[in-house]
Amino acid sequence: MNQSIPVRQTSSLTKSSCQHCSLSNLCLPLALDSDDMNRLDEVVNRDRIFNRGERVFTQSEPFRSCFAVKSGAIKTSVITEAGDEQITGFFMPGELVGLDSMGDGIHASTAKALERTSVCEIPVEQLEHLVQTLPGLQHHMFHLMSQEIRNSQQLSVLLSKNTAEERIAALLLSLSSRFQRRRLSPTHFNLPMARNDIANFLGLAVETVSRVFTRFQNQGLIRAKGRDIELIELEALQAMAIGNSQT
Amino acid sequence: MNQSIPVRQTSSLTKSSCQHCSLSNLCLPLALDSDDMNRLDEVVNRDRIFNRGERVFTQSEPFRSCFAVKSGAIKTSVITEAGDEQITGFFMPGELVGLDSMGDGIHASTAKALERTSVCEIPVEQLEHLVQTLPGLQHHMFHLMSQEIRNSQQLSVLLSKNTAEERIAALLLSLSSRFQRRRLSPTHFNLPMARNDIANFLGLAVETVSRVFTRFQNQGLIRAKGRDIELIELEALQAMAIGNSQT
DNA sequence: AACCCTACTTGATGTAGATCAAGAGACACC
DNA sequence: GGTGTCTCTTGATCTACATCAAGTAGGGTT
Repeated sequence: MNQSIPVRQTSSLTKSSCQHCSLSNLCLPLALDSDDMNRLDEVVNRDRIFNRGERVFTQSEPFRSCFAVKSGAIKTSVITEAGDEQITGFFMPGELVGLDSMGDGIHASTAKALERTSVCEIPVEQLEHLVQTLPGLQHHMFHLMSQEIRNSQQLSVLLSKNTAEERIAALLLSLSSRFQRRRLSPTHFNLPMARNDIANFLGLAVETVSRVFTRFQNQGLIRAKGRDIELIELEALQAMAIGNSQT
Repeated sequence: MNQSIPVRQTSSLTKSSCQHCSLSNLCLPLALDSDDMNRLDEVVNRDRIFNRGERVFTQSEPFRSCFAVKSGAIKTSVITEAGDEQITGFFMPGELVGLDSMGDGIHASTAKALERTSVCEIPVEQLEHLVQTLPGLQHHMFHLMSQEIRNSQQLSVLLSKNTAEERIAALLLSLSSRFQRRRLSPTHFNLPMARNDIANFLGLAVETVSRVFTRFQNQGLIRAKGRDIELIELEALQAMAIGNSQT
């Protein structure tokens, strides 16, 4: 029943490392030169695999590690006092999950794999030590955390100011640019999450999300077949995401 | 009338310092012993005063400093691509403003004084140096920044899941507990912000905010005369803020 | 193939809160 | 004291989206 985590053999020959990771230009190593990267390498638990739906960590349990997504995708959510779930973010390869609990002993959210996902686990205690001696890494951590604040602010703006169409256009474009960062097609990709997740994240009902998708399709803005999405009219979507049509 | 804030004379004898600041148990010094506090003292520009409406910093200008509120209150906001303002937070004495731009060269938001406000300016370059040598301070910075993420997540939850009444109850209670932290009355205080600001922050129309205030008043939950607020039925407000009445 | 189960879509109706419109205080400035 | 400018309140109407209610694919299991 419990998530099985295959423990990777670390043979001295094929040992994977930040140095050779294709995501090193997006991830933590971004801030480091090759010597420092080795020191990071030493503290990272590589290749932890989670299947679809499995939890990477759970809200209100002790916070011991951050996780960098290597492949797949993760959603984070919080359980409200009223007992329902609110998705707070989607995390794609190269992105760091768990920053909302840094400096705190307890996880503020739950992270679940949206599909088969591999992550690098970074124990916080060791990360904090490392940061202490690597100014570049410290700066980068601040950068990532402030970005997380800004992302969340952006979500608030979206929720309080934008229509259903604008929210969905914005999400599609956000995903698009994140695929592009990884040198994948920005116009043709697979949604890692269900309509339900999109609805929850954007503060909408599933039915509304579904309707907007078909409306976009009828308008020729996108082509959508289940989770397979093609963005046809990027500019139109961008205009829509900006919103506030009267301006 | 605006509350008058006596401007502290800084004679060489009575020089104000983190050591003697009444907010030291809420603010950055929280993490420091007395030696380290002196080092923080050296980099802080104390007693910068802003009048109501004045900007402490402005979105998209270079980011050089964080600010700790000493007295008064500050709102931060972002300008959306559509051109309208979204308030992202209110900051009370003892709270740190500007964390959403740490590790970034540019301010992500604008901060304005809501009333006559005094702040301590903390230049980031020196703060980052200091953090490098004080592990406790580093941990505390992580803590503050992650808290900022969580605050923003909380706002998202409020915006996507809660009714107008629930949002306003939650805001009143948040202010209440922040007054309490400072050993002020948690049940009788002055709102530092206008109805308009509340509406904007909570994603509502001013009219709705006004209506909810009078409804709360009629139900005997609060007494409100302009910005003067008295919370009468704390428990009822808490129940309301939790929301989701059917559960 | 027949089954189930979940994800998704489509349609009909209801409602919280926006918007429009118009006062009513509160405060500053001459 | 009057007059303009805000801020706040109250009422009437309108609308985007939720909710309720039925389907209709997919995708796995037997």
